[in-house]
Amino acid sequence: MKAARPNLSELARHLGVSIATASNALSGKGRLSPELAQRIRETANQMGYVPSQAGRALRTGRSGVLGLVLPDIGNPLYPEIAQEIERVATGAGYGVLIANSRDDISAQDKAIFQLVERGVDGIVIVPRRGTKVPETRCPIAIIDTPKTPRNTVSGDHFDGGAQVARHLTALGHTRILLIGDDPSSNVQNTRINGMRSELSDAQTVETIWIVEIEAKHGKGCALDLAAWRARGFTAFACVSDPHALRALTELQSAGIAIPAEATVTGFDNLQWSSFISPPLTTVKMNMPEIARLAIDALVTAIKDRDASDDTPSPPVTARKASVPMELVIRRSSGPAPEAQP
Amino acid sequence: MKAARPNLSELARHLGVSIATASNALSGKGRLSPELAQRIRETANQMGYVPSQAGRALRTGRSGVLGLVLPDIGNPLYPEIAQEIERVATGAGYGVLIANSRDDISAQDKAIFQLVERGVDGIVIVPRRGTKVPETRCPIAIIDTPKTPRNTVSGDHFDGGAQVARHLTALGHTRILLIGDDPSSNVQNTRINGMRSELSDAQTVETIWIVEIEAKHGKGCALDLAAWRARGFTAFACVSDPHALRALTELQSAGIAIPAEATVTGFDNLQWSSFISPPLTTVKMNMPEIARLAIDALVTAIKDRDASDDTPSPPVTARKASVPMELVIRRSSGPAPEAQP
DNA sequence: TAGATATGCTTAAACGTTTAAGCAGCAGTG
DNA sequence: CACTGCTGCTTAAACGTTTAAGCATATCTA
Repeated sequence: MKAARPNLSELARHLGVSIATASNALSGKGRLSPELAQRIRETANQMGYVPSQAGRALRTGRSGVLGLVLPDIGNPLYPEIAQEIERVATGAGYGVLIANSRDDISAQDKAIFQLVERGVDGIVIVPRRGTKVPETRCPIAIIDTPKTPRNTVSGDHFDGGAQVARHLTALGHTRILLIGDDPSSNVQNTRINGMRSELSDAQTVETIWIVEIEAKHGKGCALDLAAWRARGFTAFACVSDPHALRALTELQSAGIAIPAEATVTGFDNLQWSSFISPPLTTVKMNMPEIARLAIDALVTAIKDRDASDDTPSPPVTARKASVPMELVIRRSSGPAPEAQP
Repeated sequence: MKAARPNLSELARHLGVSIATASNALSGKGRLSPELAQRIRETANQMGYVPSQAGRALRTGRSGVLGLVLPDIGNPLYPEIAQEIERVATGAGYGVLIANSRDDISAQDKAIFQLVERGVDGIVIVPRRGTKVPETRCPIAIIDTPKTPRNTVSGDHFDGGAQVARHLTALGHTRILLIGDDPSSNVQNTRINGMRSELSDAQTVETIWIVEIEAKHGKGCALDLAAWRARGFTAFACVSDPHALRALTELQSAGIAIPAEATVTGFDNLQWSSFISPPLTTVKMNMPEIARLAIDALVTAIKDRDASDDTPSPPVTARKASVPMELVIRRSSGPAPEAQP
């Protein structure tokens, strides 16, 4: 018994037409009578014909697959990107091959090379902080920050920071602690700069970087936020939700009430941020839009590349390089307390 | 200027040998002299020869790609699975194509079909709760719970629960609240059952399901844990870290000190669980091992399938169906308080 | 020394698709 | 009626790889 999937020639033989005619009917390309085309499509369906990607890829030189390189899939920041990229790519008829650069600086280049080797038509990459993305003949869309060289599209991290700062200012906070993780991250720096840009000289603003503190006191150490609170700092603006979570629980554990005695804000609107107590004020990226722009740009670049066959693919540019972010105000932020304790 | 990647025939012509010889040299299969083989490999390297996956796939019928179907990539539980699957698959020479079943019950089947259509050699699936995985000619490895039909490998959720229960008992807790999200989840039920199995009749044990509470009071509503605490419940054992986080912050917000006045435990050891205050006591899955067993089993099934060409692929079974979990004791769990407040 | 066997390579076919080119038949044109 | 052009289909080549089969030449065996 042969129940194996039929191929084009079996389908054609079954119908008594040539292979080319069958192919044309299914792709709607050549010249043939509407009736025959219709009949071919119907029997194709009925016979359960599924075109072989391998055959098609070999002939057309296109695999219909995009690569996605993420610095660290385990990091809660990236799954949402992956999710949206997958959604949009699937909608555009592409599959998504994932690769992990494992936060290893050389692994990123290796991951890209492996994807190219697998024959992907294009690559979306969220670069590891502070690395150069190699030039290839394969189009690469980069999602980082507007200032990153060859960046394709990204959230407007700067304006996101500005929105947080305005929110804190409106709440009357005058002594504000900015909490970042790693100063070598483009994204984090842009967010911090955005916040600073909207804070006036009348306000006191300090920045701490978690990696620096952990370098001294070990991973997962306390950030000593209660001491900052004692010095009159009432707002703790973090560069990402996990850090906000760390700050929030540390303050709560120290008996400091949120938001009555201190305000905490984050970035990225991670799934759990609305379920904790108090729910976290944060900034939400428009991921669906970012993914759409990135994939659109990439697909366009792939189509264009056929025409000119020059070796290095030019930078992939989107119709819009920067997508607005949205401040989501929840209960972890509140008016600055009147008196310092 | 043609800098396009050379193919086998160009490489062969350059060396003055036949295509078959070049192929044999690179794959190490046919009969040929070691010297020539060496020379071919060297010039291949030097010319930057990269074999075409499309050509190879067409000839061998194998794409070298596995599919990975996850219920919801945005859910913090799955990235770690994805990460490990990707790592192990890459090590075994496979690429990983991701698909999202979007927690949509029909999308899962569609995702599987699309992957098969793309020509994947096998599929790893973490099934959406309570769904049947369709039978295909393409081998499918399932990661869920030991009792799930056709399950390939999974963590020993039952024993994980048992470990939590023993830990709580050892700490002297007598009134324990089990917090689950959705009773239709195999994984969550097994964890709950595991916990109950090690709690004696002398202890008071209740279970609440978040979806049921939210159905009444809306998404993100309070779980009223302070009231449970007032009724003398001192331990809150959650079925996953995000729920533990929700419980922990809710209790802290209500002014209940962790772990002095209440103990909270989770499952899954998510990245942030060690950075919050207090760090979360949780149960860690051995994901690297689970991924290894799943991919091993899948790859074996793929190799075996060639021999017998019967239509539905038999269930993929691993050498070990269940992988032990490890209790990670941190500071969110402590001795039961002496007196009830 | 004849025959068998092993060695080192080549020839050629096959995988399933797309697509340029070709070829009848037929309608319209001058 | 000869010529052109369109329509509807077929023929055949090509994409790049793997691999079975073939074929000399060299080595061993009796």
